[in-house]
Amino acid sequence: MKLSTKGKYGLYAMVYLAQHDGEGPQSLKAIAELGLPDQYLEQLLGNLRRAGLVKTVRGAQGGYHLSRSPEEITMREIIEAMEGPLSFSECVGEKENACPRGGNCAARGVWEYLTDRINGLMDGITLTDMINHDIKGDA
Amino acid sequence: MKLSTKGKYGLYAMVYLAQHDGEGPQSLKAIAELGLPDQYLEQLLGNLRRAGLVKTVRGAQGGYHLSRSPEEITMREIIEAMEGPLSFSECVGEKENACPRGGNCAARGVWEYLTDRINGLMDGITLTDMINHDIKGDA
DNA sequence: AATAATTCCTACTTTTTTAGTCGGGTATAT
DNA sequence: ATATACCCGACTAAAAAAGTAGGAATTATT
Repeated sequence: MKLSTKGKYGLYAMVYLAQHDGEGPQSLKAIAELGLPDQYLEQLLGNLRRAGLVKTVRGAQGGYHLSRSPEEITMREIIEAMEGPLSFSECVGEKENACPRGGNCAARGVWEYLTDRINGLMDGITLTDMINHDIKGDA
Repeated sequence: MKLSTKGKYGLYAMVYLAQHDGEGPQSLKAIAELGLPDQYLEQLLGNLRRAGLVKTVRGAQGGYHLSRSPEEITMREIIEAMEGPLSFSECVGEKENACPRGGNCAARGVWEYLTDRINGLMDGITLTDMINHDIKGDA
């Protein structure tokens, strides 16, 4: 179980934009200096834009900026924009009847439980938390 | 972010074995009746065996059984046996110096935090919990 | 008005991972 | 002996992820 580079790159880009929030639009080229392949990153920023997380300014001196303030953008929104909603098994979300093991499969409750919890964890982390290294330790 | 079928099949197989715990070895064929491709499942059971989670009896009337009691086997062990340890970024586990963004990357804390938390969730779920549908609700 | 900077879009290619198959070998109950 | 069942490594196919390419549209600057 791991995160794709898509998710990671998207998050890195968003962190960059958060760190430069209020400084005007940041160009793709500038963001890519984090060490990300720029043409690929361009696609990913497209996803973030379509998800409403960033806004763009086209033309010379244009670039990308956050569409909301960093404390209002959560890790979950970013990851979902990049990879779609977290899903451990198809039988949990939409197509609930897709399970060959029928309705009361022992695993089903686990998928729901984990999905909810992990989403909850990611809901609790904002860009501000990230740039402040302000992730609550263990509890 | 999702779980591979490997992880899912492995878990289904383990649940099956837990449900038939104490009934003697269960054959591959019996387990595969859950609707899993049997030759593929065979490989996966090999992983579970090598991870020490199941034992096998070879020869006629042979099959697979749990190597410990179901309440001592956690979801994390099963998933790790199938997919390797949870990893959101290479920079967290072994190769900590692999990060082009250097030591104090803003994302790093998040990877560690999430990894720990999700592992903790999975540590808290045993096979017994699963077959009893005994997953603690929200807390 | 021309130019350069910069995002936008769609399609393509390559690489990696996942999923599944095959065939022969080994152990053991009957 | 024989049939049942696990063991093992190699192979293949399909899908997803990662990355590349090139041109169109937009706008600041000169």
